[in-house]
Amino acid sequence: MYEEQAELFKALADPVRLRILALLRIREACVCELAELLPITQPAVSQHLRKLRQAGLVRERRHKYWIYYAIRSDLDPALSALIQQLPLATADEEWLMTHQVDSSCTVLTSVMEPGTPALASD
Amino acid sequence: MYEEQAELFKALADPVRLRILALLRIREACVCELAELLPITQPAVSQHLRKLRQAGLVRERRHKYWIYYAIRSDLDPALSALIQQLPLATADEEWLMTHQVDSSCTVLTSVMEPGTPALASD
DNA sequence: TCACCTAATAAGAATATACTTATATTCTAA
DNA sequence: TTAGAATATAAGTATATTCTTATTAGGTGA
Repeated sequence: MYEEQAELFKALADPVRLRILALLRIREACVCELAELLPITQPAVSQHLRKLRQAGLVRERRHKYWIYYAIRSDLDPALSALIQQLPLATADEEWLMTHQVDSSCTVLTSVMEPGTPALASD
Repeated sequence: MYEEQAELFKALADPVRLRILALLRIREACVCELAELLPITQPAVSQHLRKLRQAGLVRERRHKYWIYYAIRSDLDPALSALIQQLPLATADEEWLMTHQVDSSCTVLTSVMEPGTPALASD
């Protein structure tokens, strides 16, 4: 009886996914943008996005090379309110507002230097 | 930044705890009542209640032999709305409305017959 | 005080989760 | 059609979760 509801909360029960949701509140973003912003690899981002999608929290749309993820607009109002209340670091908000993915996500293909993650955890 | 929020959702990310919250919406209940209603042992119930308490979702109060747990009344409105929306089996609601713990929780001390849980899962 | 009752904790096992690297898939655009 | 880019999946490992049984802790009331 509660399995389905629990799955929804499980999707929310991870700090990385909460940060992703807070980020997507600013604007939709593609996987490579999230992989650059977050301190985890692209496959890990994909796995988180799959959980969010399976829980019905985000939708995806393809544009050119990229798949953009966004928060679904038809969420339960109480759930939507909780997501709206999530905090978001100023740096994260600014990154999304100042970046545009239109040439390439080169960060993905290059090897990250151990000591200098692009914009790791805050 | 999201660890604390994630802890809250982790507390909600389990079907047994969601059922406990739905039950406590009807009235406060002691550990032995929940242990009788749920298909798990008393220590397991205690462990779930600890998680709910650590997440700030429930409070406890002692009365005679028993410790009664209840949903906290000062929850965030959006969170409270989500809990209010949880389904609850009619049988569960009726059990809480027709039972009273005032003599003893004998079920706890006796050994449960393998095939006949008191009011196991629905 | 002390026997009794309820609830909490400890320890350990089975399962689930979240990450990594390596590889496969899917779409774009020349 | 095909090379290349972005994303998804596979496999494996480390950690976290949830249950059990056994035991301890703590409050009640004669």
